[in-house]
Amino acid sequence: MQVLSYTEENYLKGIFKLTIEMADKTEAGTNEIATHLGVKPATVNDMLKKLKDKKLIHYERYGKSSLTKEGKKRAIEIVRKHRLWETFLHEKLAFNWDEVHEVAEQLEHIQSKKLIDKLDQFLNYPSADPHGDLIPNAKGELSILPRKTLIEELVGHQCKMVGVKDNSAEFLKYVDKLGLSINQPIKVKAKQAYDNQIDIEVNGKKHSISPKFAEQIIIVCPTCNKK
Amino acid sequence: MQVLSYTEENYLKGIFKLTIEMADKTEAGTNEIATHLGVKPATVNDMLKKLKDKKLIHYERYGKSSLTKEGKKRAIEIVRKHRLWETFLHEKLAFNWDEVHEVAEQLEHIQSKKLIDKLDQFLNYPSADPHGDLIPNAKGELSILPRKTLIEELVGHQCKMVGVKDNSAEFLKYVDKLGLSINQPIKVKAKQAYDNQIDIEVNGKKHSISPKFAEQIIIVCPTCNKK
DNA sequence: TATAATTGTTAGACTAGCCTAACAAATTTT
DNA sequence: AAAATTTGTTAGGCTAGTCTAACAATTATA
Ligand SMILES: [Mn+2]
Ligand SMILES: [Mn+2]
Ligand SMILES: [Mn+2]
Ligand SMILES: [Mn+2]
Repeated sequence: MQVLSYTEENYLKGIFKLTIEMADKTEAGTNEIATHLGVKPATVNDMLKKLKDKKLIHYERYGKSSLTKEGKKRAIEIVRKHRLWETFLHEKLAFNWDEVHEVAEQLEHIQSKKLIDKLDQFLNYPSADPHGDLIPNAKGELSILPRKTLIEELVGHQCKMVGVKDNSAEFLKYVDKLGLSINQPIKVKAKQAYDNQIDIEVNGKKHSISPKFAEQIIIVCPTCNKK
Repeated sequence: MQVLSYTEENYLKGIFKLTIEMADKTEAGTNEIATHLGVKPATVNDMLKKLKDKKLIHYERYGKSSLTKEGKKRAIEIVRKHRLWETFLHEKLAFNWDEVHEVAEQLEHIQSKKLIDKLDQFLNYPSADPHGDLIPNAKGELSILPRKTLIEELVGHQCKMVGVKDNSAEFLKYVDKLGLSINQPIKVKAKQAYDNQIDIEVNGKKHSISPKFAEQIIIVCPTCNKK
């Protein structure tokens, strides 16, 4: 299996994020990839041809791009490494959860199968990183975390919003106002015994929400599902 | 402080090894550096000019090269990272001592002051790596390890030969035959109470040596001097 | 459907890091 | 001290990855 350059790996990961990880899309445009990676479209165009030659992406002139099976496999390996390193930094080296990404961006490119498998073992096979994002296992599979609603979440845990039950405009407008969106981390700070209000923290801002509201928010909680 | 490329860092480390770490030399020649790094002299020549411009080395046309104060500081940082990572791989991830170097060669280039300081702390400020080489501290200082002779070494410890007392050809020939040399790691496997013979392992090979011989071998032992 | 706006491609240029081949300086040997 | 050897430099060329500027195709809008 050919070894990819640092740059090629970043392109694969970028396309992965813009397609497979975005529920509603299966292809990514050249300009879109350029914006995501912070380079110019002309640069992306060159790389798309190269990745196509290596059979890592599907691409036709003037068309959108998507990962091949092999490309997807490679992308998942990089995501796995990124998230395991973030977990290591957070759990073992006491990095704050907002400091881990930048360093993991470098560490994800270290080439050593043994290293990453040992690291996984050392961290006790975690299923999610400090941001709540799922960590693919050594086979590239994502363990599907059980979903529940925000009302069921335990105090002190940090979960991630993955969907809503109610779809009314009224409800969604309120969701939006609280700074909530798909993949948004939410921390449950407290529950009031008196009226079952729930105190949450979203993006550094604190809110108190009603149980009626909370039971409409679908979440996954990595902490609850940790080994 | 400007950030150096992966390649520039490897050149600095190479010059460091060929000069400061070699007791008898203070300068390195172009061809010598080329051989050490596995590139051609013409390539080295280009880089020497570049490193000179950045004030990281002393270099004059047709002259030998040596590190400036700043260059040395940078080189020591890289060596520190390399050896801390080797220690991490060996102690925390159960890598064999002969597997760590290759991966550390990649990890040493990760840019994050916080990462390396936290790693140092996590490893409890080790003073030597799995090969017995000294690890510079965060200030770039090397703790000078006390020397003793092989006869004083404790069973189970791995030490490193740093010199000899006897200088006779007869003795040195025997030293050589056992695979011993400066910086060679030696592991003390056992001591026989009956005749004080010492069982050692050198480079995977086992030998039994006399006390008379052992007291001529000067060593340092990182394990004995660990905090 | 014609026009405008957006999206994507090409050509040409640049830097870092590498190479080979030819040459020049320094050092060693005779 | 001349010749031979070793060591170091230069010129020119290559690739990966980036850019700008000009242009072409596609898509949206009037
Ligand atoms: Mn991240
Ligand atoms: Mn990256
Ligand atoms: Mn090493
Ligand atoms: Mn290196």
